[in-house]
Order: sequence, then structure tokens, then C-alpha cells
Amino acid sequence: MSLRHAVLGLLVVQPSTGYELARRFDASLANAWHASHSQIYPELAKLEAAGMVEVVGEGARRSKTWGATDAGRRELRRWMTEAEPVRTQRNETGLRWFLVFLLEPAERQAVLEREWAYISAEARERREFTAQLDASGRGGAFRPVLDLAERMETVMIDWLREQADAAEAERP
Amino acid sequence: MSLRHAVLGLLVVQPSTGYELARRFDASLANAWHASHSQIYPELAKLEAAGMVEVVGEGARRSKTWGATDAGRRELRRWMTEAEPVRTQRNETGLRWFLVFLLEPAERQAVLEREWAYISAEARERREFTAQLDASGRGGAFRPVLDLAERMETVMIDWLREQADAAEAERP
DNA sequence: TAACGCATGTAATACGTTACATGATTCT
DNA sequence: AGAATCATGTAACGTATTACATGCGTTA
Repeated sequence: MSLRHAVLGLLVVQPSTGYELARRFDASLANAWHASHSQIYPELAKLEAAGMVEVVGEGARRSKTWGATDAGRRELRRWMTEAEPVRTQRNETGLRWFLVFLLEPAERQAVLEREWAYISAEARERREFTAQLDASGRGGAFRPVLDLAERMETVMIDWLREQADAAEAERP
Repeated sequence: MSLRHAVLGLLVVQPSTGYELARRFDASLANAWHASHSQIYPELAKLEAAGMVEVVGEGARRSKTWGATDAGRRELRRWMTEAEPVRTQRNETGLRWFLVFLLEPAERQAVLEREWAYISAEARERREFTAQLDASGRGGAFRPVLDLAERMETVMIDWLREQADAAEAERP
């Protein structure tokens, strides 16, 4: 049940409305977790009932800003330090990359080029995001995670380029 | 609906029983997709009804070996070349690594050391698997994917080591 | 004033996990 | 003979997606 801990974690980093959480899932947490608003609002209600989040402000359009309570922080800490990590993943991109070697060279090349373009664009966005964060002085704690993302992207981009070139060379 | 394509893909690589598929999901596909037998058997039944897989052999303990039909291969190819990739991921490990920077240095170090040990062990197993495959001459098409896994593991292991050391240095 | 983006919620359906259930074959 | 592993299936429950529904505030 990681949705709970993802929400709790995002709220510890920064109090947000449910709507903002939905966007933050796709921004900072895009390659770790995803949740849409129809899942977030009920989860916030459950977390409130469990005393782990609370409304810390109300704004325009009857919006509520949520923050984590001490109980919520304790639960998040317990989960990170004591709970057995669940290692099962679901990553359609990884599945495609595994299976792309079943395709003929021409089609394989096309798919690999598309993936290369996608990851390159993602890396570009991430670099902009990092630059913004650094400029605003709020880089802080999450700088290491962005650095990891950069290194992984570099590996993926290089690999996709190599495999696309190899597929091209194989074409009859 | 990627379970369908994961099953189809595994069966194109190698015809298998439902039981074998469950193990192959956790072996070759562990960091891309997971499915347990209670999901696999019904999916095989649906794929058979759709004419995409067929029984290609029966063995001991009333086991059935399934293989992909031409229609199944076509559907897999269509999915890879034409279907819009779904990029949403769910990766609890990634979520933990993102949130670990909320912890105090001592606890953070402990979590990072545990993760380092886990990924190192995973890398060791993958290397053994690769060596076996190479020795049996069946390395072939999937060698590139194993190479990508190796590079990613290297990046993760180095990063975890650096962050664990940094956390240790921060301890009061 | 119309369109767009912010903001919150629920309902129906699909997907995934855990638990239950059974039986065959191999190994000790 | 008993335990372990192979092998297949279903049922109940929990999680996630898609579709439906509504209203506020800003901007063109």
C-alpha cells in the first residue's frame, strides 16, 4: 500500500492540495509512482480519518491544503526504516525494451529511435527542473535524487543510441 | 493492459507452462513486470479464446505448454510498433530512494546500506544468469538487455555507496 | 460571456493480491 | 510414507483507471 506513503512523503516535503499532489506525482515522482486525482482524494480522506494528515489551510475554489501530522511523519519513518520493501515493479517501458529484440531490424530501429527521442526529451525537462531548483536555492535534499536520474538517463540514452545504430547496420 | 503482451512476449521467446511463466516473470522480467499464477492462468484462457495462444504440448502433472499463434505474434508486433506507450510506473524502491532524504543521517545511512546490499546481490545474480546464458550459447538476442541491466546496476550501486558515505559523514 | 484551468468528488469497471483448494510427481 | 516441489485453478478482497458530475476563478 504505497500510495499512502507516497502521499505522506509528498506532504512532508511540502503541504499541498489534492490537485497539486496529482501534478507533483507526475513531476517529481514520475518514474517512481503515479496516482490520479480520483485515487488521491479518497486516500486523503482515509489518511485524515487515521489522523495522519490535516487541513492546514483553505483557499480559493474551496480548495484545502493538506499537511502531514506528527503521526503521519512517524508512519512514514516507520515504513522507510522498518517495513520490508516490496520489490515488484510494473514498468511498461522496460517490458517494451526487453521485447524489442523480437522485432526485425527495420522495425526495431524505429522503435528504438522513438524511445531515444522520448528519454532525451525527458532528460531535457529534468535538467530544466534541476536548474530552476538550483536557481531558487531550494535544491537541497533532493539534489542527489536528481543526480541519480541524470546518470540513469545518460545510461539509457547511450544504450538506445547504440542499439538503434546496431539495428540500422543489420538492415538488409 | 500489458499483462497480455508480457505473456505473449515470453511465449514468443520460449513456449512455457503457466507455472514456468510465473517463474520467468520474476527471473528475466523482474524489473519490468510482475504477475502471479492466479493472474496468469485466467489470462492464458482469455488469450486462447482470442486465438493468440495455443497448447503446443502436454506433460506430466496435467501440465500444458503454451505457445503464441501467428495472431498472437501479430498482436505483439502491433503493440510494440503502433500502440502508444504507457509511461506510468509503479516502483516502490524508487519511491523509497526519493523519500530517504527526509530521514536523519543515521537512519538514512542504514536504509541506504540495506539498499546497497540488495542491489549488489541482485547484480551478482544477474551476472551469474548472464554467464550461464553465454556458456550455453543462448545469449543471443537478449544480451543487450542484460548489458543495460548491468550499466543501470553499476550506476545505482555507485550512487547508493556515495549517499551512504555522505550520510555517515553527516552524523553528529 | 465563453473558454480554460483550478479544484473536488463519486461510480463503474478493470486489474492485481492473498487466500483457498486440489492433485500429481519426485526426492528422502 | 511423508515432505517438498510442480502444476493448475477459483474466490474474496483491495487497488487503479476511466468516465461521470459539478462548481469556482481568471483570462481573452
